[in-house]
Amino acid sequence: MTIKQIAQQAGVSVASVSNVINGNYHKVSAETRKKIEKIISETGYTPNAVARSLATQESKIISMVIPYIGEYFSFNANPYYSELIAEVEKYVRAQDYCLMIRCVDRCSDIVHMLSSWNVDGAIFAGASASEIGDLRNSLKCPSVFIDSYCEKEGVVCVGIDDYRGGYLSARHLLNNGHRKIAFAAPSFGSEGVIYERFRGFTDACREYGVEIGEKDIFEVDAVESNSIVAGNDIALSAEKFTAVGVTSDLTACGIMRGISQCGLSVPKDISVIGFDDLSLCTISSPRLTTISQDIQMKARRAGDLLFTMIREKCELTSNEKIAVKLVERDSVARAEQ
Amino acid sequence: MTIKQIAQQAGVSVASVSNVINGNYHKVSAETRKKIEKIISETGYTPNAVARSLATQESKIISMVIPYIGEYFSFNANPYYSELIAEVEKYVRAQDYCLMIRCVDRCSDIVHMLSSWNVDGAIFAGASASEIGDLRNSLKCPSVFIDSYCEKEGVVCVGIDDYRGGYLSARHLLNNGHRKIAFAAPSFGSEGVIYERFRGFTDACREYGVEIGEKDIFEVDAVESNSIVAGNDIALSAEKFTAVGVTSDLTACGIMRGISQCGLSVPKDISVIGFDDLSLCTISSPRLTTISQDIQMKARRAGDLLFTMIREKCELTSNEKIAVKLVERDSVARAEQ
DNA sequence: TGTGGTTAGTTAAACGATTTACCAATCTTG
DNA sequence: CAAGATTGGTAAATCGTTTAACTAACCACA
Repeated sequence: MTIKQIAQQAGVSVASVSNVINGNYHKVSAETRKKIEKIISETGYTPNAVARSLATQESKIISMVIPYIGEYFSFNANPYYSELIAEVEKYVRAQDYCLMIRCVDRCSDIVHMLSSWNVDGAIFAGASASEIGDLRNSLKCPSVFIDSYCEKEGVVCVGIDDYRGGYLSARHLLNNGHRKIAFAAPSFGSEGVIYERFRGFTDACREYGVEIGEKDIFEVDAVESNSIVAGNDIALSAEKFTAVGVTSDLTACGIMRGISQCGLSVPKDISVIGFDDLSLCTISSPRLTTISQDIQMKARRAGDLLFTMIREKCELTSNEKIAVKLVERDSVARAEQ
Repeated sequence: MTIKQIAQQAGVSVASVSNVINGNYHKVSAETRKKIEKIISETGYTPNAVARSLATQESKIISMVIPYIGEYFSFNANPYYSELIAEVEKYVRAQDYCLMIRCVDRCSDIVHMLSSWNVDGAIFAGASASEIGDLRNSLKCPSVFIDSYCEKEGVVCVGIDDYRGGYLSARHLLNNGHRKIAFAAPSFGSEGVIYERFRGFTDACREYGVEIGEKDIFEVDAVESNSIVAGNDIALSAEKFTAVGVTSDLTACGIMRGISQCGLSVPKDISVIGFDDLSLCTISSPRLTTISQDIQMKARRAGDLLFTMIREKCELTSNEKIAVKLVERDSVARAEQ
């Protein structure tokens, strides 16, 4: 079923049909409009999106680009990503756009696909500042970067207040009397989400006269077995930690398990605080105390900014940081004197 | 950058450029082929997918259609879906196709979008037999249905051996001496994944002379608070259950929490067995004994069948059931005498 | 030498929409 | 009533590809 056939059946030109489809009602009389609409609804005709896209150079497609590392898909390894994708999908669908999803090694892998499909906008998760720099030259469509730190003119980032999150996390442990504190995170450089959480964490510690040194930092990625090993290490460390701050809930759960394996109890012997507030926090045992981030808000702000750029055809520069908060559950206890 | 410009620069016709792009090398001499390829790589030209799709009536797009109920996205509420999506994305990308994702109320919501984008194939998750029936008339592209039970000619289903899973689940409890057994599942009719698991479960019980009656069945959806309530109900029931079989790991975790809340211990007082074998099984406490399904295999088989239909331009009828197996962890113990 | 078969290439018609430019009829208005 | 504006509509170009049909040159062979 094509627009041509509709036009034929209605005895009008394709231009008229196109006009009623696109709501250019001032160009067509009420009478012919009725006639055309009748036939459209009778036949169940829908305009072909591909042809439309070719003609308009737009597509009503938004692409979401997710990093993955080695074997592990971020959104498989870490439920944070699936919650994020779910929220983005919801937003995009509400705008009557389609969502294309793609995992990539390097963000630049995607630029051809984006222009090739006339993609109207892209949302990148977890791109580094340098990747964004490379992207800026090649990328044609409006984009927003979730969980990135980048101050460049013309780039839109949406994230959370990671520094504050790290700070609140440590302060909660300190307020509970802990002084022997470990920090567990994936490897990080001197920028980005994890680095900011680390800065906040150490700054809070310093305020209480506690220094986080190299021996207090445990490097651990999202792979579950690795986080269990980290839990073992923390439990058995000569440092006799009474608490550990972790940069993701998933890892925190693994660490709790690793600690239990060594015969110590959470939170009685060692307190654990996570980050993200995923739904698994209430499933774990003990339920995980954590820093809560509002994933839905993140997706919504990213969507708002993206669609502003698309609709107003403008460039924006933004670095939104959404507030975080402490959610107390059962994995942090007062340190024994 | 268009094919026209490439042709101009190379001093040949667009047809020749098109032929080298598409590997119709017999139609172009080695010499001009070199010339064209040189210019293509110099300019970094990529053919426009939209125009190509319009011309070929294909798109290299696969669509994945996910059900959601009310507020809850399946793949948000249940990590099973995100693992499935991750595997499908991987498969589709390996074939050099794009993946469009869409959550729907009713499967029929998607047919317009599929034809409008010339989508080459679709993967539906969790569609009911009647929905598939409706779809068959309107659907233009090859499709495979994951987790559906449908015997109709020309429909391709890929699932797991749910009956066997239910059977193994109950048998494991029975072999551990349990006789007061509860069954927790979302509401189900007389067909589909949950019903099959139920059949297997009750059949095994019957072999041991145990009847699962209405008072032994607890209806519970994926919402976490509901599963905790179910856990409470099971713990406090006058039936004095010593074990419960659950049709999803996520719900099983909530039920374990609900049981603990009532002061009972898993598995000491009540054993719990899940279904799916998601990664969260190893972070729950106790680690969840469950029926393991191979999600990667499921995605791969679905992909294989789908791409066979796409490439061979043929219709298939299939009802593959992938084997499941019991994975013993710590949430099932022997019943006390 | 005429016929037929390759080979290498071009031209132009699709694909299914949008949109600009144009036209004819009718209405306003001084 | 003539000029101009408005209304309702059409024809045709365009978007960037693929591909069928065609051509011209060359070669082989009876």
